[in-house]
Amino acid sequence: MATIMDVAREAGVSRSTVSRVLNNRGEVDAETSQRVRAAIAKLDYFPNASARALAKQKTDTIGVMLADLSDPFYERMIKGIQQVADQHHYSVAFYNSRDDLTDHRNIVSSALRGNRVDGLLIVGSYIGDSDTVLHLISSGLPIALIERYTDHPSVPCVVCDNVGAAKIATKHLLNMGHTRIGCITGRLDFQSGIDRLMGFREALAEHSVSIDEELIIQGNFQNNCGYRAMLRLMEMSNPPTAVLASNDMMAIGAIRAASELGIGIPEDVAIMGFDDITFAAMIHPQLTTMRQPLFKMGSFAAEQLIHVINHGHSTTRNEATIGAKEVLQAELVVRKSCGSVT
Amino acid sequence: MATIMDVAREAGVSRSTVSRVLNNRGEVDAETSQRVRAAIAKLDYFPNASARALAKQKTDTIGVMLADLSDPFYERMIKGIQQVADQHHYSVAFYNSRDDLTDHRNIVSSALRGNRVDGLLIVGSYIGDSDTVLHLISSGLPIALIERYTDHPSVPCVVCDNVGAAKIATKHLLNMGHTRIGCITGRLDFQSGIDRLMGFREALAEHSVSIDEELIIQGNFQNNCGYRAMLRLMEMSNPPTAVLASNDMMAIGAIRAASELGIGIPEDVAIMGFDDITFAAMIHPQLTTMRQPLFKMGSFAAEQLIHVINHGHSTTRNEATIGAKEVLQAELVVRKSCGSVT
DNA sequence: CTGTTAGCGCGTTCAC
DNA sequence: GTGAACGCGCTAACAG
Repeated sequence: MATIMDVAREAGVSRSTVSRVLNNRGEVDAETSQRVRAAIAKLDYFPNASARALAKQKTDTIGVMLADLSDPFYERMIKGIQQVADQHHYSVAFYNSRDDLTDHRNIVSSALRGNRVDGLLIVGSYIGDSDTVLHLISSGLPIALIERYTDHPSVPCVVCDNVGAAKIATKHLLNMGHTRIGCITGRLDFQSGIDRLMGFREALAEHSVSIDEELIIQGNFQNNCGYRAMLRLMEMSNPPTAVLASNDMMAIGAIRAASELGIGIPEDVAIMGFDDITFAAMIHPQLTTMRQPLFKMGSFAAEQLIHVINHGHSTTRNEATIGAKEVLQAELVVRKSCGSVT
Repeated sequence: MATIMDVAREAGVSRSTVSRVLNNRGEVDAETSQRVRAAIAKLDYFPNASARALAKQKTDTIGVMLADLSDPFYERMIKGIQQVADQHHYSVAFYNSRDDLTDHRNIVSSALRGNRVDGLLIVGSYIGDSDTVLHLISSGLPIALIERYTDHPSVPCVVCDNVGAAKIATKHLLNMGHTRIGCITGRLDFQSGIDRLMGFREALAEHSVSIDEELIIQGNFQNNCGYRAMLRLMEMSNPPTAVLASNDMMAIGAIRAASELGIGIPEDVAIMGFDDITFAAMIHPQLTTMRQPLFKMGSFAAEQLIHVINHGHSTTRNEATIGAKEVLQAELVVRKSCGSVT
């Protein structure tokens, strides 16, 4: 593997000059520059990332810590992050936290404190790890939060208005005439799980529909859980005519349950999801759901993080907006699983 | 950020000693070791990854180049890779090639030639990029191939027997009495697409079932494509009674098409998938499919790659097995979409 | 068992 | 416009 020294020798110049043309820093004679470029091409030279990182104290890499990289939920968010990273010529490194506190700490250590990344994007509203995040924030390293919030002014946060979105979803059902509405909740040690349930309750209250606690089944965001919950709901003596699942995974499980029971969707029961994962439009019936702006959430957070890395503070957190967070709105996507408004 | 020098000062020893206890290299006095550890803890010290990589000429990171990190197809494979990497204390960096040749080259440059990774796992059977891969192989850097093959003895490869698997799938249909079987192929510029179609043809031939070319529809592995293909198949005057899709994504699209048409699965038409992605078991009817050993493929390839990195050659490619590749078998998973054998 | 000395490959002052 | 010299933080001989 050729080094910068080899290139310098080949071009008959010093290392510094090669470094200059590499980073187009300072003025270099055009002819000299050409010679250097030729040498680079001839030797098939490529700068060593570690050496560069060590000298510059910068890795040009951002880390992303999330529960499970393979979860389809993250698909659009990851694409958003990657797009922005590409634009700014940053690489991105992924770390699976599995919502495990030990993993969390290890990741933070090896990634951030080991200077593997210039900053870290922390994704997820699991509330069991709050002190890890707080500790991280107080260390002063560049981080940004997605689906999570902090008051600290130098930390950009981007969240979806889960309460509001759940209200919209519920009201959509209400507006279609449903009054017995079941709810399959997410994990209630996740802020998003809590908020969506709250939105559901608020919407019902605002429409003066009394809520039957029996119709609220605690779930965990998993497909099978949605399946089982739906089974329970449907075997009730007085089953709901509509069901709001706290994410698409569970909604898809609920659809499977209803289908197996021969219950028609949406004729017999309407099912509404949340997130709009890619699969939501691929199944039958296509899922009506609240589309989270996941791409935007990812790209925005990445943009903010890179800005903090480069300038030391967030754009949205200037004097006028200290303590502000970026709250994005989800959008109702009407497909087939709840029928159509008449 | 504390450095190794700070720790040395704090503990009253030299940097080398700190380095020794850090890497437990050579014998260090127990008491000294304790002092060093105490200093490390006190200063909250963590070694700088770039510096270490530069000094050791080793990043302890492997790269994974695949078309689209977010594709659910890769879920189990990625988990397999990560598990092995974890065991060997390697990090893994992902690169999306998007099957784009330019991207390919950029990745190879910045990742491998820039010494960001110690080796690269190349995933995918897209045959348009063969020379890139060949070029890479000839460069002598440690790589391993998944879903792809080369004769070069120092390059580990792991593939699934797609031809055999497609035969098993087709025969399953045949054994259930189907003779008019439709086939939705994958992209035919992917080796996997070609092989699965071949297996389909061979199985029919072996059962002396003449094949109606009209029933073979060229697809591209995408959900919508499966949907449209199924629509075409079903509107034929003499539609097939069973359909083999070349992957689950298309099979799921086909199920959606049939469901919308009110065609019963499996009563009116059996649908078989390929891959066994997580969603295959989540939809209605649950998909009967060929389960690729994706976790195994990922873990095995990672194991091999790390071995090549550490020892300079593959375990499976010794004198006795030069030119051998690891061929894993897919497994028939019978669920609901093809009915049950009677 | 431990400290000293040399790099690893590159960016970045400084002089010239 | 260009080169020499130093340092980034760490590992790896080599002495002692």
